[in-house]
Amino acid sequence: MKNRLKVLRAERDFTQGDLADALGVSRQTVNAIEKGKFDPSLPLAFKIASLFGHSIEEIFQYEN
Amino acid sequence: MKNRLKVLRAERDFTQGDLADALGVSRQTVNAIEKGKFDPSLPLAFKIASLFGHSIEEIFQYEN
DNA sequence: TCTTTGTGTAAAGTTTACTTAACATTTAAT
DNA sequence: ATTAAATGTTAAGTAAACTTTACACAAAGA
Repeated sequence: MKNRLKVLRAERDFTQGDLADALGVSRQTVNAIEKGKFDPSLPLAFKIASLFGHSIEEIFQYEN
Repeated sequence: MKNRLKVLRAERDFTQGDLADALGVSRQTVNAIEKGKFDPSLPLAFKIASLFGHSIEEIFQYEN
């Protein structure tokens, strides 16, 4: 899975910490997702999508 | 999170076992997701969406 | 230069998404 | 009425998504 988190975050001028707070997760979690260390849970993906006003599919791309 | 898995599965006349095979997970996992015992991972949600030809948002609904 | 802010990373622990194996129950044939 | 297929559920284990704590480093400001 790839994601556009870093770009979306930059567009809003959010730090990883800002985003973490808004999502209710730790900064390390945001960092790990951005760096592709793991994928968010489905509920977290929904929160992210809702926060940025995009569909999950617009933010995360599944790669076989 | 709620989901429309049971209905979509019924529409295609799939058993839980059929769906599990198509998704590459165990039947118990399909059952547990259907019954709301837990949510699928994001990659699995993508697989489900792709299999049924719907967006993730059309199949899974986030409830605060 | 010193300090602050943002980012990267790692260790150790908890929770949640999975597995296999097993068995009970419901549903649908025959 | 029996059997077979589908579903429900549980236990015990592994893997992945998280947590907190901690520290190193780079960029930017004062």
